[in-house]
Amino acid sequence: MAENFGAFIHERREEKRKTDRSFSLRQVAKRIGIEPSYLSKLERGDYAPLSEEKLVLLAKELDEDPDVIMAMCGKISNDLQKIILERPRLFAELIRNARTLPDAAVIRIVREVRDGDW
Amino acid sequence: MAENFGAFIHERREEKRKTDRSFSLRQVAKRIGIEPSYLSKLERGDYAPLSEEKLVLLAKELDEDPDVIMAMCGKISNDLQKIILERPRLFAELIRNARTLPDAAVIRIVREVRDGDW
DNA sequence: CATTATGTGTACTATAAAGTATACAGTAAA
DNA sequence: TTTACTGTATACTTTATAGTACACATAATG
Repeated sequence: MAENFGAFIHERREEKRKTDRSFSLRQVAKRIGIEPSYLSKLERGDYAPLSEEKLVLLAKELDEDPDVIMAMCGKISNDLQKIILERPRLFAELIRNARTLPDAAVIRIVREVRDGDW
Repeated sequence: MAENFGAFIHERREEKRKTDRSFSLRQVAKRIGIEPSYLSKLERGDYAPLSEEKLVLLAKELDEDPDVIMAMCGKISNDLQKIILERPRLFAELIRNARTLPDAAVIRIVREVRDGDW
């Protein structure tokens, strides 16, 4: 878990709360299915691991990208893992080679892959 | 851990043993730094988790690709994880889009990325 | 004013990960 | 033939993961 994760989700929740009273810590905790004390711990940056399932629910509550929220906790979603694990050599090479590419270049590749010019 | 992992490393070890007497279970276990009983467990397919560090050493012993060996155990190497976690949105998209591409197409991308036509 | 809701501190729990230690029986080598 | 080496079965350990349960003090609301 990144040390800024707690502060981040706290801030996002408070922000949403300004327009929606139901974004109290307790109510959000209830909706994502964890104890309020645990969410409190998370928000205050006490280390507390959260499962992929809960992290995705939390991301949805806060209108954030689940992959980014999970990355803040050092996690890669299971569906991505499965894709890589099916063809480990291929994807290992792809990822390692793309490491140093600037964002723009990766985006270009993504676009071309998606548009199927292959 | 894939259920065929144990059988696979057992077979590879026995194969190497044909030409090199030092590939007994005990000696290999000693070289990679685990108890023989633990390697025995692994080879017989008893579920037993092995750390990335040991898996890499094992792969080297058996002249196999560490990424493939790790994939058989459902693991993705830490260096790959770090690359993804630094730019989660970007790599999530890249990987999900590459999911359905045939090997040949991915290889082509890898090559073009490596050769820096970007 | 009573009660309901809010965040938090403390203690506890169950399961998985990643192993070690030891004793044992069978095989190979000196 | 004793010594050394082989694989294996059983029991134990430590640390991390993913939380729950409950009591408490404070703030807001009927």
